[in-house]
Amino acid sequence: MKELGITVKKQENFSEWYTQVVQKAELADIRLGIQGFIVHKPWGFFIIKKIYEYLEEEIEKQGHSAFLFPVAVKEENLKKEKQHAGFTPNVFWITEAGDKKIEEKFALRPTGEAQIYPMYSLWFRSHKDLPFKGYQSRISVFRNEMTTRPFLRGREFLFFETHNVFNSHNEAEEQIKDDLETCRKIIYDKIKIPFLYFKRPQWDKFKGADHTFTPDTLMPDGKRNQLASTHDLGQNFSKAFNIKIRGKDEKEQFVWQTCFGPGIWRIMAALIGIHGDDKGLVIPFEMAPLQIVIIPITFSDKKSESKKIIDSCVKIENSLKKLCYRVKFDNSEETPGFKYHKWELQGVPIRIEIGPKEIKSKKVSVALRTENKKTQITISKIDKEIKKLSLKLDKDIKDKADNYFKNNTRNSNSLDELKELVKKYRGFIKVPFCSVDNDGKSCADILKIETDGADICGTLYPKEEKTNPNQKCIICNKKANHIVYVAKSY
RNA sequence: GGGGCUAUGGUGUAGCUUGGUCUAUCAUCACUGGCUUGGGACCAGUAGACCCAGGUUCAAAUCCUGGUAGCCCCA
Repeated sequence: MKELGITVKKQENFSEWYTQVVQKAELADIRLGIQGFIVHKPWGFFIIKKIYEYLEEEIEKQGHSAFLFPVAVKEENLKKEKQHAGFTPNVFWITEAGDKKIEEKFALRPTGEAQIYPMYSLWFRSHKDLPFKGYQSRISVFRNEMTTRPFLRGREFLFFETHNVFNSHNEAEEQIKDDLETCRKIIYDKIKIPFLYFKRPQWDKFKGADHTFTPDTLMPDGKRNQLASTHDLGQNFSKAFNIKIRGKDEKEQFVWQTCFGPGIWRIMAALIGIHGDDKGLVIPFEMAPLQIVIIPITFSDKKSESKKIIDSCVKIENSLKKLCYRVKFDNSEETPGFKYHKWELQGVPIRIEIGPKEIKSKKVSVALRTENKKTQITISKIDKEIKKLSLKLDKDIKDKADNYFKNNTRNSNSLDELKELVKKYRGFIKVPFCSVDNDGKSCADILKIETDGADICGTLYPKEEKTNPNQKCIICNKKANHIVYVAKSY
């Protein structure tokens, strides 16, 4: 076996497998040579654009409008954010232009609060200006000192953020539920990534928020991957940035805010890791850059037959194109076997093969990326069959992901058992716990040390699971008020 | 954040321990020609590399220091 495909099994060495898929399936090129900054190659970026498209479509349906803020953030605004929200990103500073020093240095934008909210304080005067829902898709940078990994941890991120302003906290809460719904529709229904939606414990929320909510999934190595976050910002930022409106009661009041930020990179990493297999990438049908590849099988000693094969391929390619599928007739010089491997590695959902046998029988052979077999379908029914296959593919992907997710969510009622489960399987483990307010932090710290680094992800949202009256916190043995989920994280 | 490992043509590598014969191995990709195609064909030819900056030395891909980048393990 030559070193062309993926050389390790996903189950045996996920890290190595992931690194190879990212590079060999042409998702990213890491050779730019600046730590944490990668090139998004066309194949991978097509998939990422799909994620953006889904999000934008859904968010706009909810009444959000796109805006675009520049790369530069004023130092004074960053400081304001830091003071009031305790958020201290390691930002990159621009201090020189050419050979001249810049009089007032500025930062490259990390998340948007520090540049968007000063504008919000200028934009809104009346309760009639609200609600306001804005969003932007853009790039965010900050200096991450930790080891970087493509799509998981970097210094430049593909970013998507909504920033919403309301007259009341009730409206803000409704928005948080809408954000949850957005995650369900996009991340689960479309991208087939299962997740649990958590309300983070108080000690682990975004410092500037009253509450933080996150959809978390599990990667194949059993570690938690946080896919997005929604923050109930309360009036923290409106007070910090002086965003005030005149209410119906003629009194001046601070606005209520939420923001929602799906991690495009994180979602991409989950797609690669969760759906992929030992042959390489697997992509939901609608997201695939190429959905169908047609491979001819010709023989040089059968010239007239070969011509028929090519003609048939072209004909089928055209008819599938008319049906709006992304399809390629791969008539390159390589042998068929080479092409099978190549397109499987890149995750093309459906492969059609046409050779002498197919010409004779007026059928084509079809292979689905998620199956290990070829079937024959009659050419006249190809439209219906492709439709069926695409649904089958998506179902296979979803079932596999759901299964893994379910099988890696466990229960425990004792610390010893929890430690064992974390060590043996990782994944999510439900345990009874005393408090998710700040007074529970000391127990969380102990839990982290005892389990060699697992965190409390939070309680389920919007419906929290109830505890039995006799359940005790697995750390302090006091009354358990919550069922929390424990996992190791990225 | 802690630890370990690595850097050689486009890609994957041999050489490094013990400096010299390295004018740098092998394979693959690319290009030319021929032949071939049902799960990673074959033959011939062409082209292509020692991460960067210092240092040690008569002599550095090889040893040392620093930088940069990547990978793996653990927080």
